[in-house]
Amino acid sequence: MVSFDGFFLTDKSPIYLQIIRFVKQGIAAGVIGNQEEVPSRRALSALLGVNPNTVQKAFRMLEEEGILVSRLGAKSYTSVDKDTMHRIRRELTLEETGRWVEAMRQLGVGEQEALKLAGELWKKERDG
Amino acid sequence: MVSFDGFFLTDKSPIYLQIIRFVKQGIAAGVIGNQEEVPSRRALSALLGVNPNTVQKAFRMLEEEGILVSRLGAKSYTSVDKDTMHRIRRELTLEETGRWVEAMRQLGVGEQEALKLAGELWKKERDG
DNA sequence: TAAACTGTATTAGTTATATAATACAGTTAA
DNA sequence: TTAACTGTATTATATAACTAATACAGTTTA
Repeated sequence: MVSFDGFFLTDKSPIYLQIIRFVKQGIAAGVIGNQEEVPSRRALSALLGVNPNTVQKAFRMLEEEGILVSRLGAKSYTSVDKDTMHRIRRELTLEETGRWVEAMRQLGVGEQEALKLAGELWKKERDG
Repeated sequence: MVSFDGFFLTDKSPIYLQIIRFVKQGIAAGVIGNQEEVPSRRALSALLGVNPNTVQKAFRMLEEEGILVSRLGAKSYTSVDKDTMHRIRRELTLEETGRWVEAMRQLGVGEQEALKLAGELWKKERDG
């Protein structure tokens, strides 16, 4: 069963996008596997404190990407083979890193300074 | 005169936030200095292809942060001393890097792999 | 002075997101 | 079989972001 334990509504971005992102991150990290049961629309909406329609929108888009399989009346399951997992992982990693590098460049922060700061933050999260 | 040459409406985030971010990045990078003239609301809205009210919203918020000074009927100017510049630079750098590190961790990407990829992307942008 | 520029304000309308309430249809398990 | 769960759909409402049109007031400059 896919768990939404670590999910929090932090962003100001649309909730349905945050749900999609959470699932994709779970897949990329290997936390969410293949043929895993997913919470029902109603159960998840209650858990997250959002509207069922919002969950449905996210799940429908995941289904359109082939990541989720739904059947009327039945529970929904993930559908992610290894290729899909690696594709998603590469996709998100490149996207995030590209955004960060671009941001640093626009801020006039050099490579060395940026990588140094990243290393420090990494250490801080690993330890404290 | 503050230039909006490198500005593009890429994000899906609110336009007024993108404008604010662009100005702050310019200040952090040292491209936008103190007492620099800013395009009028009408001129900038025409240049960016957005509504004058959207520009006004961004400029008002910049003014509330003390970064911009407006006078009825007159042109508007930036107001950024060195401390402010360094504060903004630190603020944005930490924010962006923290977001990236957190994303990498959630994707299950280790520090070495992440820093390596970042270095590659940096090289690619520097060269190609 | 007068025209052309500034900033500022208001009112109305559109779109995307999210909520609320409800209904229908198919599956599962007691 | 039937009760409780599934997915799916619809209609109505609310809010933030954005657009559009217009107006007023102050400054700058020819």
